[in-house]
Amino acid sequence: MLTNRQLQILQVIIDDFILSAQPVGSRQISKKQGITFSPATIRNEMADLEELGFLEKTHTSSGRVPSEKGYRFYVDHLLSPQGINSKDIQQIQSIFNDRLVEVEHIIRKSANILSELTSYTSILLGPDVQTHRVKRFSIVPLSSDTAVAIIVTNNGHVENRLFNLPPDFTASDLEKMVNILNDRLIGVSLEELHKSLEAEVLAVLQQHVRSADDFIHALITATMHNPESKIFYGGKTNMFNQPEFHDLNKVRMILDLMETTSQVQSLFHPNESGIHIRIGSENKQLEMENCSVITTTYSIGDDQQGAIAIIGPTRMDYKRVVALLDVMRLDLTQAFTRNRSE
Amino acid sequence: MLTNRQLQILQVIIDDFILSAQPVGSRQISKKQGITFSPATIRNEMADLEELGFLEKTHTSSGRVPSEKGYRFYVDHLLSPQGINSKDIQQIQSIFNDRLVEVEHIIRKSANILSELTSYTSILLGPDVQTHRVKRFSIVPLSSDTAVAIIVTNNGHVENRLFNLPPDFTASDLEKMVNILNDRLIGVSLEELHKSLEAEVLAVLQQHVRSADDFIHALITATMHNPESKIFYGGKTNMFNQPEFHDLNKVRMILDLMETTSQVQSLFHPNESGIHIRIGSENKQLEMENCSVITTTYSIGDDQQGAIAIIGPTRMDYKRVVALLDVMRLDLTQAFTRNRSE
DNA sequence: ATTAGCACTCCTCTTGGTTGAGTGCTAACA
DNA sequence: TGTTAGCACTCAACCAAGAGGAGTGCTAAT
Repeated sequence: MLTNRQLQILQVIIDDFILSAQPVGSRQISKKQGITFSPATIRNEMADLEELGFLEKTHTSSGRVPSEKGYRFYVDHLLSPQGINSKDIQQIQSIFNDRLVEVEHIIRKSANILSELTSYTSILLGPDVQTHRVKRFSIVPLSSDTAVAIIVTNNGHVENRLFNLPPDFTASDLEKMVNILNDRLIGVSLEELHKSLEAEVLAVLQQHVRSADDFIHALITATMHNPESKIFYGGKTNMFNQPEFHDLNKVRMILDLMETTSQVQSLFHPNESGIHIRIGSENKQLEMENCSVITTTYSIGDDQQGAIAIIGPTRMDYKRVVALLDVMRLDLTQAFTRNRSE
Repeated sequence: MLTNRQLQILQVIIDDFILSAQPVGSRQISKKQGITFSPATIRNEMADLEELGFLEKTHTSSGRVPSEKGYRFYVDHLLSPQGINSKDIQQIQSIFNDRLVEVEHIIRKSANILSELTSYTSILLGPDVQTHRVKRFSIVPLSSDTAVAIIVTNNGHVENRLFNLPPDFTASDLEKMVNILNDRLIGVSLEELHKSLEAEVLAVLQQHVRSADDFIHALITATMHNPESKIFYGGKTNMFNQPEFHDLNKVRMILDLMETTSQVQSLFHPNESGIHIRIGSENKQLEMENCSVITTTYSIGDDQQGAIAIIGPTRMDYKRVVALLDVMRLDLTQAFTRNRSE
């Protein structure tokens, strides 16, 4: 168990290092207010903290730097919840000033403001479209052999897919078809749509419409790929500011990772509320061993979720980012549920 | 006027520098095949070429490096059209292998392959949606006070906007409305849509539907922002490979520029066919003073255009990129017109 | 238990010297 | 007169050595 003095020193070191990015020495610590003991004492304590794995040295005679374990301890036990600046709150509120209705605009703006306020990179996951339910299904023929299928969901999201019409497919066939599809598919969630088409609708259609087979199969392949949540970025190049990313290769790897949808998806913890922090190698991706990721979720309505991630160096300002994310999450959730009930 | 020997030397220097990124010295040149004269002669010629502004030195006793003027001369007069590798052609063809119908997929894939083949960054502009014409206009109410307007264009593109319904707006009102809108708007291009709504449709509607005023104004604000062409990127981090971009700040500025839609748009030369090359400071953007941009356009159908840009260092492999773009442009144009006529 | 003192470590910055590729100029040559 | 060999000179790049400074660990005094 750590003594109070050790806790205090650990806290000061991490706080200082987060600001300066420089190894922290005993003399420096002793000058901090609240510190009443001498550099020598601090050196002894630091040696202990190092032995316990909370601190590291960059070389024999350097000051100390927090280890991953140190950061972990810091965020778990030393992170006093902190209010944020009224200026910051104001800026966050500004997202909702112009009474935008479109979810996408709000999220895009949020991504930018978050990256601006944190000076790290933000990634926002749009609402999970998969759980939306079909509100209306329609088909617009473009030419004799192609048509576009349009699905409007209960949340106003619109999906559309191009597909081929079977030859000799008449307008009245199409009308019948669309009626049946609407009858059967309204209320079905997008993730079940594919299944539902295959299982239920196919049989019914075959009874009523000629060449329904071809048609429905074209439709099935068109709806095969479920829509993924949109991803919004803010401050992609912010990490260039961090001294730990002055290495081109690191930056490159992280930027590349951020372009890969699947990798980005795996940064998030779906279905877990609250704020999550992953430090350095706690991330699954090797490229992220020098990064920390702080994630949380926000809600749209009762069941839909979106997610927020902030990516920065392990030497991240956890306190501030956690506070900002907390405000952001609540504000977004509130804004989206307000819109919806109006 | 340059002598033949000067032309030859200039060509060798630029060709060599494009490959090596190292200043080229007289001894090095003298060893190239086709060169029959001594280093001393070459030195004299180089001094002349420098005086004429085609070459530069990085320091007093360094080899020569092409100046912007040198590159300009090179692309204007020294660029012998060159066929490309059959392997490359094969790879380009592979874009069209799986008979994708969706324009977006093809373009996305093209962006990736172009960046792979060139090892520079590619930007593809999707077809100009503005010129699409309305094929069907529909409105799906989501709740008592919101609805989503959906516009399908003759090319299968789908635009949708959320907007507010006036209070006490009935289903039959809506139906009337949609009928009138379809009557009046079909065939109107998206860029004229806004104008058309204000000028023509408003008056007609007011005669037939209650509270058409509120409705149409909501619709007008919703359609205010014209859809921009989508932008697709390939190999965003490829420039990290180029030795001239080992400077974080340069890379950052260019990456930031590429995130700014308006800046990206201004890279292109709309309505000009052929291949355009802008070298270094010929670009309007200050951030691009070390870059060259090669652009061209492709067609979808008769009137629609998309555009391609390759961004690399001024020391770009112009010959290869021009050849690749030429093939790409033709293949894309061909693929899109084939699809369309089927 | 705390702290002052001191020897020691190692990074960082500077200095000076060496190497090598390349140039410009001059004089000799075909 | 155009071409080339020779030579002195320049400058980036690399390396080694030394000074300075921040910081540590240990020991002994408080």
